[in-house]
Amino acid sequence: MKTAFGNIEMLLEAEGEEGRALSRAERRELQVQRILEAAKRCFAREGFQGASMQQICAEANMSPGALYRYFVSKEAIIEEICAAARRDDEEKLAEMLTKRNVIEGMVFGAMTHIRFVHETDACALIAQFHAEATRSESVRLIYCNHLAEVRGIFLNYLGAALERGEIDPLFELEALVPALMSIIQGIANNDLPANGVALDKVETVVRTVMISMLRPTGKAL
Amino acid sequence: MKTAFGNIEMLLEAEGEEGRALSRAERRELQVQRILEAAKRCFAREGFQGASMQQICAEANMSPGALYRYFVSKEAIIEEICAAARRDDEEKLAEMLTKRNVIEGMVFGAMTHIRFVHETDACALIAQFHAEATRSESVRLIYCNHLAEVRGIFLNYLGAALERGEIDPLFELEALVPALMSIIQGIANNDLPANGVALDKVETVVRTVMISMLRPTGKAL
DNA sequence: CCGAAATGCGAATGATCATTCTCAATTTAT
DNA sequence: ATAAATTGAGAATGATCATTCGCATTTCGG
Repeated sequence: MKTAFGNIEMLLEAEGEEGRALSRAERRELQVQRILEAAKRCFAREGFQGASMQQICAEANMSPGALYRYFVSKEAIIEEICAAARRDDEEKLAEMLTKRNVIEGMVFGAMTHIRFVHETDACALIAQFHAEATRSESVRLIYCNHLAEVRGIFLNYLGAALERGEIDPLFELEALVPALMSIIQGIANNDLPANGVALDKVETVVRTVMISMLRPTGKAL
Repeated sequence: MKTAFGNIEMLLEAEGEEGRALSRAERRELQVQRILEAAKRCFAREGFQGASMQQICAEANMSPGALYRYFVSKEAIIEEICAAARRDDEEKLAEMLTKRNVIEGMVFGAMTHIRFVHETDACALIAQFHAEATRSESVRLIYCNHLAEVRGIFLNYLGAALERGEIDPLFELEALVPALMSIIQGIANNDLPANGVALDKVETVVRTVMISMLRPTGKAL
C-alpha cells in the first residue's frame, strides 16, 4: 500500500518484530538511510555525475518530490555519504590504535581498513570520492579534513611510541606518516585480495613495510 | 584570420620556424593534439562527465562541427587520452628496466613515475581515469590491459634477477609484483611531494620498501 | 582551372537532468 | 474533531548536453 507516509509495511519490516510504532524522527531517519544506501549503489555503479536523481529515486523506491523532502540537492547527498564514511573511519581507527604494541597496532589498523574495503566492495565508491574531490570544493574540504585527522591520530600514536623508545623511524614522523598512509591507501584502493593476492600475503607486506620504516627497537613488552 | 582550415597562423606557429607548408596529415595530427590537450585540461578540471563538449571546443578554439571531424564522440576522446597515457608509460618503463642493478632499477622506475605525476600535475586526471574505469567498459579494458602489461614487464625483470640469484623475494613474484605496484601507485597518486614530503624522502621510502620486499643478496656487481 | 574531398562554423535537435510545483493523503497537536 | 504540519506522488520546467545538419570555404589531384 502506497500512502503519503510511504510504504508502511516496508518501514515496519525494517524496524523489526517489536511492533512498536515508529516516531516521526525514527521514520525520517529510516528514509534518510534508505536514500543514502540507494545513492551509494547508484554512485558506485555510474559515478557521481553519471547517476541521475531519477535513478536514485527508482533505486530508493521514492518519487523525486519525496526525496527532495530529505535532501536539498544531489550535492547534499554526496556530502552526507562522504561525511558518514569519514566518521566511520575515524571511529574505527581511534579505537584500534589505543591497544597493542606499535607494529601490531599499525598492521591491525591497516589490515582492518584493507579488509573493510575488500569486503564492502568500496573500491568503486572510493574512486568516485577521489574524482569528486578534485572538482567539488565541499567534497574536497571533507576529504582533506579527513586526511588531516587520520594523520593526526597516527602522529599521536607513533609519537608516543617514539618517546618511549620503542621505534627508531627512518626519518621524522611528519613526513613518514603521510608516506605510510599513501602506501596503505594504495594497497586498499587496489583491492589486492580481489586480484589474486591472498590476505595473509597482504598482511606480510604491510608488516614488512611497517618494520622497515619504523624499525622497532624491541623495548616494548 | 578564420579559414575553413582553421586558425592558420596558430598552426604555423605550432610547427615552428622552418616555414615549410604543412601536409594534410600533419595538419590533421596537429588538430588532434590540440583537441586532446584541451580535453585533458577540461577533464582534469571538471571530470569526464562534468566537462562538456562545448567547454572542450572553447578550450580548443574550435566549433563543435569541426571537433567532430576528428573524434566521433566524447567517449572516443577519453579512450584516446587513456591509450596515449598507457603507451607513454610502457615505453618509459621498458626502457628503464633494461639497465642498472635490480634495486636501483626498480627505485629509478618508481621515482620516474612519481616525479612525472608530480611535475605534470596528473593527479586529477588520474583520479578521473580510475573513476571512469569503474563504469565505462572500454576505459576499464584499456586500464586493465595497461596494468597487465606493466605487471608483465616487472615480472620479467624481477624474474631474471631471481634466476641470477640477485634477490630473495619475500614470496612469489606473481603476488609480490601487484603489491609493489599498488604501493608505488599509492605514493604517486597522492602526490606526496606536493604534500610536504620532499622527493629525497620519497626515494628513501621507495628504496626501503624495495630492499625489504626483494631482499637483494649482494650477488650483483 | 575544375570538381571532389576535406575542413570549419554555428545554429538546431532531441534527449536528459536537477529541481520545483501542485495537490492529495496522513499524522499530530490542540 | 479540526487545523496545521508533514510526507508523498508525479507532472512540469528550464537548463544543459552530446551530437547532427546545412552550408561556406579551402585544398588538392588531374
